[in-house]
Amino acid sequence: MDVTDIVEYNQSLLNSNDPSHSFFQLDRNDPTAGFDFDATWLPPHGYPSETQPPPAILGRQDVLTTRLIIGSHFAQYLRISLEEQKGYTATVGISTNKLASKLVGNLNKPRGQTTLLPPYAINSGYASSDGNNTLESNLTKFLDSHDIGKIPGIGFKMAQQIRNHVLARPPDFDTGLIYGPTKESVTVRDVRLFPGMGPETLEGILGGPGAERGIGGKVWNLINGVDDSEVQQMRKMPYQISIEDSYIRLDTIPQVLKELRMLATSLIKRMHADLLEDDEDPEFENTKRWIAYAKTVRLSTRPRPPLNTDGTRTRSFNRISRSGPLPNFVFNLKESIDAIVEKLVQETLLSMFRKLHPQPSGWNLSLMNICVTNLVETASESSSSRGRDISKMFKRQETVLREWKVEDRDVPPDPMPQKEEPYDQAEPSAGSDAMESIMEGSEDALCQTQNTINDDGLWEDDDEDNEGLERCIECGALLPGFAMPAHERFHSLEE
DNA sequence: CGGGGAGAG
DNA sequence: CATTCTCTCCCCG
Repeated sequence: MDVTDIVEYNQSLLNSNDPSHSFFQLDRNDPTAGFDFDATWLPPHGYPSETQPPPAILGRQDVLTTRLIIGSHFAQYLRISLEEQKGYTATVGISTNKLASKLVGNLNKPRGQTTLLPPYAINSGYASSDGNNTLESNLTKFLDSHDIGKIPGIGFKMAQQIRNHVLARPPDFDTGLIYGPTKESVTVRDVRLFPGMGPETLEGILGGPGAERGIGGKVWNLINGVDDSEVQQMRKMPYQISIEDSYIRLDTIPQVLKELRMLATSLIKRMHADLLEDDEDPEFENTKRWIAYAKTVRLSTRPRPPLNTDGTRTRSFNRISRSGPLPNFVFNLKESIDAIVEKLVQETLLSMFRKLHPQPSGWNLSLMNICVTNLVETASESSSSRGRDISKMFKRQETVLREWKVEDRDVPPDPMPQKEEPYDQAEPSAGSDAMESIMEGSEDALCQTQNTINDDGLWEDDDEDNEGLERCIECGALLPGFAMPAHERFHSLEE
């Protein structure tokens, strides 16, 4: 077996119409799992370009497949690095846009990854050279199997509206489509193929005052696998920080005052935890400084809907709110939290509450929320602090959570807690047949070469723009770290 | 910008 | 497993 054979094998596997091959899962125990020794010849971020044509061997794979293979290796590298260096497990989906990647990332949980294989042809698929054999888009097949409400961006309300439209009348009217007389789960396929369905129809269903502009076209794109939304850089500061609590019964001013004090206390502590930083100034020791101030405070309540005349309950999730400037004394570090809270409640929150509920009684709240927003960062070191402060965020979250957790089992000195969800039932709606990973294997570690080669890990706290490239000892090629194992496999195979 | 609806985790 | 809590994005006036 030589390189060509393996490429042929991969090629047939990747292009197979067999649904069980529609997805693949990288398995570090499977020596062929890489598929792709050759993919390592591509530039680090890139795809074959005019200036840097890929080696001939790559011509056997279409560009899309190559990109997906690279993505799979990168994902594998990230997951293993994350687990080895930080102890967190992760599940990854690899595809060509956020929508498809997110959905395919629901498979092989936990601690796995899945790549949605081509063909991705969106409209009509394409005819292969040996006849009019049309390959159906694997992306469409995958999407079609989902319940309409499972599509990210289609939430409870829109899903319900779409379902109402599709189920309104039986689809046997003028088309010969015989589906179950009354089916309860409306899939993406049901919607996509519904008579007259299209962006305009969806706009009619979902549009209206308050609806997102162009929502019909957007949803139509989504159910056709089209998603041009960009991956956003993580922000260092959130837009708002809020604390809320829900209540069975909250209908008197004294109760409200008490709860406002509780919430405000939590919020001030949150602000201290999240917005306060150890001052780096060596002159003064143990001083803190605000890395951001909030300009606005908002009080929201959710009134319990009174009660219908016939005694039925009208479920309402609606919140009402009032906002205003956040007084500066909340940032005074000399003052005690209790004193700050009391002033805030009396001077600010109470009057907001009276705007929301002018009557001294007659209301009953199921929720109250206090939020500080309009965060402005103080003149910071403007460090190149990109989004990559995940570990700090986790730590901060832990300490905050610990403070407010009533029952808090002792945390062992174990450096990293495992936060993976313990269960994930196989989605019944998600076309489980096609979802089987094609590779099984024991869970021993096989290729752990990254560490020896790559001394400075991805998450070294102080890595500052290392090129991230490594040189192959064998041939001297410069490669991104994640590609090195596959590249070594290439050398071992080329004889 | 303030108030609110919808949605993601 | 469902509910609660936190946060984001968007529309409208």
